[in-house]
Amino acid sequence: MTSKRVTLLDVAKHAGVSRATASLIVRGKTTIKDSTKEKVLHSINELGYVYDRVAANMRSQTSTTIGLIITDIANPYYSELLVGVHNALDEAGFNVFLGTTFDSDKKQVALISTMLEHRVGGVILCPVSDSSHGTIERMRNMDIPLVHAVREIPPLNVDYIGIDYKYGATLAVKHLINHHHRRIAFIGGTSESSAWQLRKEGYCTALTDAGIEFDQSLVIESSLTREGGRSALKKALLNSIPPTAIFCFNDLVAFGVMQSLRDEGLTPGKDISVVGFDNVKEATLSNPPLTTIESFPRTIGSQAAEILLQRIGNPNTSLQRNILQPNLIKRST
Amino acid sequence: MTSKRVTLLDVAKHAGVSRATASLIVRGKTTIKDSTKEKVLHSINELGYVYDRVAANMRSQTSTTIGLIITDIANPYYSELLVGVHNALDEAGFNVFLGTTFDSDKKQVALISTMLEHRVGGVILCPVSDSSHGTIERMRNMDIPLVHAVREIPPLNVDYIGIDYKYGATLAVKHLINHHHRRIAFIGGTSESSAWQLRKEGYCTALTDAGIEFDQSLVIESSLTREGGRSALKKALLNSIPPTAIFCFNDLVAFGVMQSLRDEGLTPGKDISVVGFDNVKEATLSNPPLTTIESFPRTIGSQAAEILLQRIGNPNTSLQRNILQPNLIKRST
DNA sequence: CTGAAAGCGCTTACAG
DNA sequence: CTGAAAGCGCTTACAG
Repeated sequence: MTSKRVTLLDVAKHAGVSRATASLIVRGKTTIKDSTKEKVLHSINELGYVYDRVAANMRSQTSTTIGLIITDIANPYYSELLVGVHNALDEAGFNVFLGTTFDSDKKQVALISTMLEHRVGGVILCPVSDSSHGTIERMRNMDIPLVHAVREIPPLNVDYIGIDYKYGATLAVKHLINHHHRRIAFIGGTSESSAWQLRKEGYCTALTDAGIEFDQSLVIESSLTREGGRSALKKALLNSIPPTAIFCFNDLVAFGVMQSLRDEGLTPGKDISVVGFDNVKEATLSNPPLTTIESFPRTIGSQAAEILLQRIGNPNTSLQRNILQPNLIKRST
Repeated sequence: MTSKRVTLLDVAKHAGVSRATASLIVRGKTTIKDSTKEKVLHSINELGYVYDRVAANMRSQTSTTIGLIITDIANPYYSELLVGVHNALDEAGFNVFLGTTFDSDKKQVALISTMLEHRVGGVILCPVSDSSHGTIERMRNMDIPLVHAVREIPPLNVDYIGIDYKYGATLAVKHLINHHHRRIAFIGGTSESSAWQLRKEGYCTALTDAGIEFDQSLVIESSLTREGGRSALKKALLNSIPPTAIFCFNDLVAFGVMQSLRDEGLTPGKDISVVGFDNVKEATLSNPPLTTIESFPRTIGSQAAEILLQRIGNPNTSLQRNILQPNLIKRST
């Protein structure tokens, strides 16, 4: 910066009032005479004064930013979640500090530190699959408001917003069973995450209810990307009795699976049925349109933000655990 | 916060060194004896000290955050751009402060103020279509490093990274002409933005080169969303001589156009050709796969970040203007 | 390496 | 409303 920053004291001098008065005015207190208020506002314009919220927050030990830690921005599920968070925070005058872990615990640890160093007022964390317990414990010791979203981490004494993955998985698999499938693969994700375990439970429940035996060789883990879906499908087709239907961890994986099916000369929805999870916007447009489970990422984002704001406002409110019920969206696959 | 924050002075006392020494150590200066360094690091762990980067930045008049202002997070083009920015900044130890304008100038003005109030070290701005000149002027007066991305704003004395929209549009329209189309609509966007004007120029150039007369009634503006594309297509079909091909402002609009075509009982790529712009990942998966123009959002993001970091490092480097050349990606539409 | 002091730009509390 | 002072947690500069 070449020019020196204009301070509140400069403004006060220019307007001929005290610094204390100027401070009250910039913070919008109403106990000031209109005439002096106008003088000060005029000086602010004249001098091009910019309020230094950082200094103010530091002095008053408050914060107007919150940290959002997600695993992958390139996943439209998280874009939608981000939109929800963003909208809810905007209204409350909070700003978002964004971090992406790419599902690495090391990165997650580093990000949490960075957020704390930047004095965020709270954190919305979508934990990585194998979060180290130490990090979370550390955050709790810091007394910084924290809400988990999308995935849960074992010590459940923290606010959480997510959806009922088990029920969602049951819906998806029952749908396939209703279409007379008996060899149904479960593809994508890692068995370390709660979101995976719950889906697996739902998958098993649906199979059991239909009297179908569980077959471990039909469960294939993968990274949560299109690429993960592609390679996992290739493995699935090598099975001695290949599946006739695929339940995918999420839509992104399902897109990969569908691409891979086409590579193999198979038509998704005809030769092999596919069900996704999330109902990202692209699911309408895929070829053919993807049958999937609606999981409300935007709502999760906005509710996570609201829970966090509540806790920032009053750290002693009772713990919240909000589980949304998903729906089946039938399309052509 | 219930517990008082542990300060550097607490650490210094605990380790039996001076505050100045402790300060040098947390900042990783190497001029300190290893034995005392270890003592201090041990105390940091013991006390659970968290470095207050905000206080440090304030004292030293620096900043380790940069502001990123985009128009729409829900657009995968911007998600990709965000990934690029994020990656480049991460490496340099910078953090991103995110803001979304939803293409509203009012919101943009508010966001720039917020960013300045939070003392960002610089801003990457993807300007809204009709940016008010005053805001930009104000930023320049603040002497804060600024780079424009994606769209340009008239006074060109600021770093810019974008792609050659005119050339991209020419590629797209020539492609359609090569497939024997003569009635080609240009759908989406608003005529106020440079990115629109340049596409229009390219569109006109391609028409003129082929001896096709320009027809204003085939140019239909819309918001840059799927919904915008849907409604714009409906208008296009009401034309007395309807188009046989559509050049869309971006892929999102193209997806809307394709949905709308299906609603009308028409098959994209067969009854009416469609070309998009951006080559978002979903373009591979759409039904049918979308022919489009590759426009490198991730590269734009990372280069914008790098240019900004350069300028923060040395405010006097010469102005950069980086225009990438797009490619045509032929698929089935 | 230490120790005391000043200052980044603000808010807070208080006597007038 | 004013004015002077203290303090948020750090860095900086300087004498020892």
